[in-house]
Amino acid sequence: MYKSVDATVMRQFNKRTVLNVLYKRQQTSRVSISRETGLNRATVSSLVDELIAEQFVQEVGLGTSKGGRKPILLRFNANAGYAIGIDLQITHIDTVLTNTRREVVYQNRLQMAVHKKPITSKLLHTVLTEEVRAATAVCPKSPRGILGVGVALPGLVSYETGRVTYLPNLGITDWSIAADLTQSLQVPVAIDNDANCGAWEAFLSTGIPNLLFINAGIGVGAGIILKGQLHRGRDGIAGEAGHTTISTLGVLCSCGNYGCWEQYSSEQALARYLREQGGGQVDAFAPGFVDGCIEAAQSGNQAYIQSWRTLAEALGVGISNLLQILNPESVYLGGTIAEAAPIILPEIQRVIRHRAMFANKTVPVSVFPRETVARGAAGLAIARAIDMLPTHAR
Amino acid sequence: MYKSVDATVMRQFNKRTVLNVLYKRQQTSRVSISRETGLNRATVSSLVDELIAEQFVQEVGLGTSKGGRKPILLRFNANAGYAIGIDLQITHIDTVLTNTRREVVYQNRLQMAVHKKPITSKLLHTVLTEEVRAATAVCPKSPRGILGVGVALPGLVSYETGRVTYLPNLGITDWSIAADLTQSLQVPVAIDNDANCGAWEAFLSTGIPNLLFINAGIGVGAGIILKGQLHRGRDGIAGEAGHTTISTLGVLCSCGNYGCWEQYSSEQALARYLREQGGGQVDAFAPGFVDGCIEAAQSGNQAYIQSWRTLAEALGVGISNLLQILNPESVYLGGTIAEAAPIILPEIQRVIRHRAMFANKTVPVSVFPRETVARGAAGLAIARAIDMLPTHAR
DNA sequence: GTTGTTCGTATGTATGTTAAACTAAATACG
DNA sequence: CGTATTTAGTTTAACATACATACGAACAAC
Repeated sequence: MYKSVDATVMRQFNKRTVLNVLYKRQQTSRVSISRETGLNRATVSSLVDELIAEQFVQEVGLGTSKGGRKPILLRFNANAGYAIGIDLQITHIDTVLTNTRREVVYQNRLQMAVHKKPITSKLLHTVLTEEVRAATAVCPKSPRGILGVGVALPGLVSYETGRVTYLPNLGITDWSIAADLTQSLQVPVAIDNDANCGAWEAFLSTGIPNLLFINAGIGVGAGIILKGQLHRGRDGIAGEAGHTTISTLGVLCSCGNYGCWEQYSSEQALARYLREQGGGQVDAFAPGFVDGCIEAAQSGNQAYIQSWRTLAEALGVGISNLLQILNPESVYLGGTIAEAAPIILPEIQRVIRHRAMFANKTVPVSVFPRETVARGAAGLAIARAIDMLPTHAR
Repeated sequence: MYKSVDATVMRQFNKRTVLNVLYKRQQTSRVSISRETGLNRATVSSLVDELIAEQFVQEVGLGTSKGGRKPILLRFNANAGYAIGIDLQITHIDTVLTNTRREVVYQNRLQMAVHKKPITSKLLHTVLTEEVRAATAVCPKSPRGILGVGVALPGLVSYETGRVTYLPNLGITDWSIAADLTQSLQVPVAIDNDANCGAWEAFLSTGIPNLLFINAGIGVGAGIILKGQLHRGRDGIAGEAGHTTISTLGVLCSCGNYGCWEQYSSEQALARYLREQGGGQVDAFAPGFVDGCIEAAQSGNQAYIQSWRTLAEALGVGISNLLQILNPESVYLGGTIAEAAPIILPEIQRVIRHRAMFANKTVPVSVFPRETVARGAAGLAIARAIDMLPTHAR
C-alpha cells in the first residue's frame, strides 16, 4: 500500500528527526538542532516544546557562547521510562533493566542447569516471569514506568507475530510467547532472534547504519542492519548464516546438511576440535565450558590454543563470505565465543585480509560485551513503545 | 545528514507516489489513484495536471462505469523519452534502445573476438560510442529524446563516481568511463555492475522488492534488491558472491583463494568439468561455448550432462547460502549459464530444497532472458534522468 | 556603558492537503 | 422519456504546518 503524506505526517517526521538528534547527542540546543537538521529555528522550538511536554526531553542549564546569548541545553530524558531486556540462552538467562537510553541500571545472570530437567515452554514461562518481576521490583519511579519487555531467543522466531517457531536444543516449537507473557505480565512484550537483538544494540550504540552482528555460541547466527534497519527477509528468517555451506563435503550438521559454518565456529565445534586433539570426552553444554577453554589457552595449553586457532580460521572464512555478499561498514562479534576475542580476533582478521577482496579487507571487526543481546532486547521493547525513536521495522 | 520535510518535499513525495502508481498500472483514473494512495481526489487531480504538463502522463479515453460518469483513463507515457542500455561482456556486447517503460524498440548483439586483439579502454570507448550512435539513429522522435545511456560492466565499478575500478579478464583498471562517454556522446551516462543491472530490471519488471539476481557467465555475481533498492554496501562492492567460499580446501581461484563459488558455477567451471570428464582441451572463451554445451547435453552426451549436473549442484549450494543469509522473496538467474535453465534448474531446485532451511526451501527460482541486463542498464539511466520513478539510491 | 553577536520566540506569509460543495456525465428505472 | 441515482472530477474554503522576518533577551568584548 502506498503512503500519502499530509501536514500531520510531515510534522511527525520532523519531530522524529528532532528527537533522534537529541537521542544521539548528549546535549544540544535548539539552534544547533536547527543547523543539524535544516529545520527552521521556529519549527525546532515548537517541536521541542511538544517533546518537553511529553517528558521525552528536558532543559538542563545553559551552554557556552562566544559573544552572545547562551544556548539553553537540551537533553533526551533517558529516565522518562524503563525497559527490561532478556537474553535467553540454553545455558543461562541474562536479564537487564535499562532506561530509555539502554543504560543498564540492574542486571542478573541466571545459570540454567540444562541437563537437570527437560526444558518446557511452561518452565520457561515461569522463569521469565520471575526474572521480569525481580527487575520490576528494583525499577526507579519514572513518568512512563516500564515501557515493555524484550526477549531475545536463540532460534526461529517471528518478530511480527510474537511467536516462536523453533528453538533448537531446547526442543520447543510453536509457542505464542509474546502473547503469553503480555497477558501474565500486563506489559507489552516484544521478541526477536538473539543475533537480531545484538545487531540492533550495535547499531543503536555505534550509530553505524550498515553492520553485521555475529552471535556465536551453541549456534551461529548473524544479525544484519542495513540502512539503520534490521533486515529480516521474506519470512523473518534472514541471518541464518550458521547454516551456510563453507565446505560442500564437510562435517554433518544437525540440520541434515554437510559443511555448515556452524559446525566449524560454534561451541560444539570447539568441543569437537578438542576431542580431535585427543582431549577425550568434552561437553560443550557443561557450565563454564567456554571460560575454561579460554583459560586453558591463555595458560599455554597447546591443544586448546590449536583448537581456538582452527575455530578462528573458520569464523574468518564465514565472516569473509558475509563481507563479500554485503560489504557492511562494520562487523561485531557477540555470544560466548566472542569472549575469547584476545585469542581469536587476530586470527580472524588475518583470514579476512586473506580471503575478502578489495575494500572488504579493511572492514573493521570487533567485539561487543556480554550483555549486548539483552540490552538490544530492551532496545527493541523501547522502540516498540516509543515510535519516535529509531525503529527496525518501518 | 538529517532530512527535514517541508511542504515542497511533501508535494514531491506525493507526486512521486502518483507517478509510481501510474507506472505500475497499465491504465487508471484519478479516482482510483486516490483510492489506492489515500490521497484526496483534489490532490490527485492537481498532481496529475502537473504530470500531464510535463508529458509524463497522458489521458487516453474513457473507462467503464456502472451507473455514473465514466472515468478519464490515464496512463504513464511510455514514449515520453528513450534510453540506451548496454551490457558489456567479454565475449559480446548487447545493446538495447528502450522507451521509459524499458520496452525494447531496437536491439543488437556484437560478438567480440576476445582472442584477436588485446582489449583496451580506448578500443572499448570506440566500440561503445559506435553502438550508442547506431541506437540513437533509430530512436523515434519524442518530447524528451534520449534520456541517457546505461552501461552494465562485469567487474568492480562505482555507480556514484562512474569509474571502473577493475574489470577482470579484460585487464582494465581505473577508468572514468562515465565521464569519458558523457563527454563524447553529450548524453548522461550511468554505469553499474552487470548483476546489479539485472537485479534492477528484475525488480522493475516483477515489482518484487526483495530479490536476488544471480548473474552467471565467465564469473558469478549477485545483484541484491532489498526494499525496492539496490544494496551496494559501504564501498559499492556488495554482491561479490562469486568469491565466497563454498569449499575451504577447494580449487584455487583467480583471486588467490581456495574454493570460491565462482570456481564451481561459471563457464570456466563448466570447461573444467568437461576436461575432468576426459574432454581434452576445452576453451570457455571460444565463441558459442555455452550454446554448444547446451546442445551437446540436450542431444544426450553423457559427459556434458554430467558436467551440467555438477555445475547445477554448485549453483544450488551457493544460492542456498544466499537464501539462508538474506531470505529474499525470489531468486532470478541470468547470464549465459542461465540459458541452460531447462537442464540445470531442476537440479538447482533439488539442492535448494535439500540445503536451505524452513521457508527458504520455498523461495522460487527462475530465469530471466538474455537482454535483461541491458534493459536494466537502460532502466538505470531512466531512473537517473527521471527521479520521479522508483530509484535504487535514495 | 556601548556594541555586536547569538539564542529563542512571535507574527505574518507561503505552500499544500483536506473536506465539502459543486459540476459533469453517465446509468437505472419507473 | 424523464427523473433519480451514482460516479468522476473540479472548485472553494478551512486547516495545518514550515518558513522568513523581525524582535527581545542575554551575554561577551571593548
